[in-house]
Amino acid sequence: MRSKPATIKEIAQLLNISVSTVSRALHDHPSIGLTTRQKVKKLAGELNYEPNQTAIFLQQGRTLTIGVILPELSESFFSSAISAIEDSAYKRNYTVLLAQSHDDEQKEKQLVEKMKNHRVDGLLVSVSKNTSSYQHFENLKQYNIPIVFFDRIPAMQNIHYVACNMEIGTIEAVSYLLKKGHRSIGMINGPGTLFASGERKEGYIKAMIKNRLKFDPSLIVTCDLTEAGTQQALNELLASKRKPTAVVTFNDYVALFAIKHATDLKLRINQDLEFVSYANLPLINYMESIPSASVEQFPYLQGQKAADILLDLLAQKHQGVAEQTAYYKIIIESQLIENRGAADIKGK
Amino acid sequence: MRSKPATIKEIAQLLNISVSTVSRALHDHPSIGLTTRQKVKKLAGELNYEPNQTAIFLQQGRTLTIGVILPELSESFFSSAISAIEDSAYKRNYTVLLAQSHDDEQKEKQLVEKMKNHRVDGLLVSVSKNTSSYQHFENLKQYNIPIVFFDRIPAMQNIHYVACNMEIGTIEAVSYLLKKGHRSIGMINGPGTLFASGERKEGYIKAMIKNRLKFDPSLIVTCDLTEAGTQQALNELLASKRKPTAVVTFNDYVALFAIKHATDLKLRINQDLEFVSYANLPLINYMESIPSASVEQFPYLQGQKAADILLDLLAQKHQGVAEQTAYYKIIIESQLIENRGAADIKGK
DNA sequence: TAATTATGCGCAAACGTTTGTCCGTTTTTA
DNA sequence: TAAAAACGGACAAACGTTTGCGCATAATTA
Repeated sequence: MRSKPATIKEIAQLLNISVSTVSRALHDHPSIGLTTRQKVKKLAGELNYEPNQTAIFLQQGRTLTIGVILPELSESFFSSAISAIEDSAYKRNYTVLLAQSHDDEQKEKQLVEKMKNHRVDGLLVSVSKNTSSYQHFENLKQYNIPIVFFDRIPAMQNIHYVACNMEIGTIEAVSYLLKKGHRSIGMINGPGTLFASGERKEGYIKAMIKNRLKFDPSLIVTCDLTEAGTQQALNELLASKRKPTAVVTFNDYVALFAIKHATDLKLRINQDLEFVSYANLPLINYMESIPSASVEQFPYLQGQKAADILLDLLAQKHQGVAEQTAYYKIIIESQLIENRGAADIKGK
Repeated sequence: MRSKPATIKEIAQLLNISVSTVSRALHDHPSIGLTTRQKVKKLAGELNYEPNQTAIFLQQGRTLTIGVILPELSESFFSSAISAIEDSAYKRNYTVLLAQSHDDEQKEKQLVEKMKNHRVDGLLVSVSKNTSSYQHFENLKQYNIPIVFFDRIPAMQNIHYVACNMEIGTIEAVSYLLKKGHRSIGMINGPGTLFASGERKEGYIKAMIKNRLKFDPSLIVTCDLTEAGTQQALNELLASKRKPTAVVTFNDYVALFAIKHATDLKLRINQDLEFVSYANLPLINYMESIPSASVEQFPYLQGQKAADILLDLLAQKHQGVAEQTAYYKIIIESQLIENRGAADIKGK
């Protein structure tokens, strides 16, 4: 019952050979004779020897570890992403060092420090909502630690990122509703300060233009994403002159608040008032009274792409490829997905 | 634009002092004079010096890292747990190395190996469904790496674990339905092979005894947790002689399948047929047509407890406390939570 | 058979830290 | 004022690996 893991040194001592020989034997180096090699491997097996990654790092200058900093691990969107990241990392023999910022800029900074301490080879980041300065990310460049951002991208120059463009999905969403016969379509958007709100609004407008319809600004209302705010926003829409028969909501949370409120108002979901949303929540598939369609943002795919890019960068770096001057900027197009199972008027 | 992070050595060279002095200065060791200390800290700041954790590990024999191996990161239950774990670890200056087994025994074994390579100080594990041999965990004991299991506990002796007991919650669930006036309560349970199924059945029976009622075995049917299986199970219950007016389902997925099916059968949810389930899914709060109550399993709490236990063990170990012979076995009692917002007959 | 090439292995440095020990000055104490 | 204590700092070993280099001995070549 040893208390410490076996080392290469001990093996060397026990076999009366040098540590370098042991090391080489374990790596099948050609300059080591067959018999020695076998002896070493046998003993290593018996001692349950495992190479000490930490020591290897010191030698090689890399940890085979990538850091991941996300706002909220329990959010379904991010947990899908982290799952993808872990899968990608595993395939390429990397390990994931995980941390969450809770949308706190100060904590995010500390986490970046910690990742530097641990000498992660690279970093995957979805930026905190409240981060205003990006100096902590800039610093990493001097450390030669590549970062790939995803989903929440900071306003920085010369960065790698993977993001999802909501515009296309929004155009699809609005067009979908138009095709179903709706002539007045409302939108409960997020705060104007959010980049994401802009994309949705743009998409809405472009869809109208594309379908040669007039854009009525009063049909887009903003809300603060709370339940109360959502109720108010829906009330506003329903009170408007061109009372909408369909609503596009900023995200699934807003959608569910709105659906609840609409139900309270005795409106039949997707009949009197049809809903389309953006997918944040899983298992929408399991229930009725859900939006009839959702704009999918592919969190798993985003995480996967981001991880693959980072791992590619690391592989290049390790092979001594010259500092890249080009930056990956991957845009995943959002896509409208009809929610089969939703109550539906099957309009055509 | 340095390509490598600054080291203590460089600082020493630049200042024409020894590395030990630099190290001590940075740690505010009393034997270093004020002026030298200040010079060192100043230069360290300018060079953006960050201690190399990896090197420190080699010295100190610990990585300040805990490994976490879970079946599925994207499962809401586990992502809540991992969020709690990260929070606890962060508070005590630890970092989380994360991996998922996808319920694959082989992969789980490899992950344990990898964690050993990285020399994590301790391990948090929720065991894969398909794991049959626990040798890879046993081996860790020889490495003196403490493990704390949670939620899914292996059948091993002498382990630390945190689990949630479903029995109490089930008793509460059945009693709750009885109090609401139901006289025939069905249960759609999981496969008999699952430990979790046993607990639920026990709870059901104890609730009947407690309320001095006769237990009718035909009211408990098992299913394979698929949608088709659930439908069949529900049909079975509804066809039974004592057609139940309420059903306890194995988990939220089963509940949602059953609710969908019941709706198709024109049954009014929680009126003609009342549902109680076990909480796996979030945002149940956002929708109607959900079980009127859920047995909560507190994933965040489980993760938190497990992490705290592990970190306590590590702290003890670091302070040289003798090998503990006692094992933490924490049982969290499940608890029935009424789902406000669910359609309800408000029976009394 | 002598010169050359392989073969098989050991030596030692290096990666970045921490820490026990030792040593030369300065300051205090008697 | 001489001896003792306190101060400030340097030396070197250690943590576990990898790897360039050198050096015997054995095998090949001419």
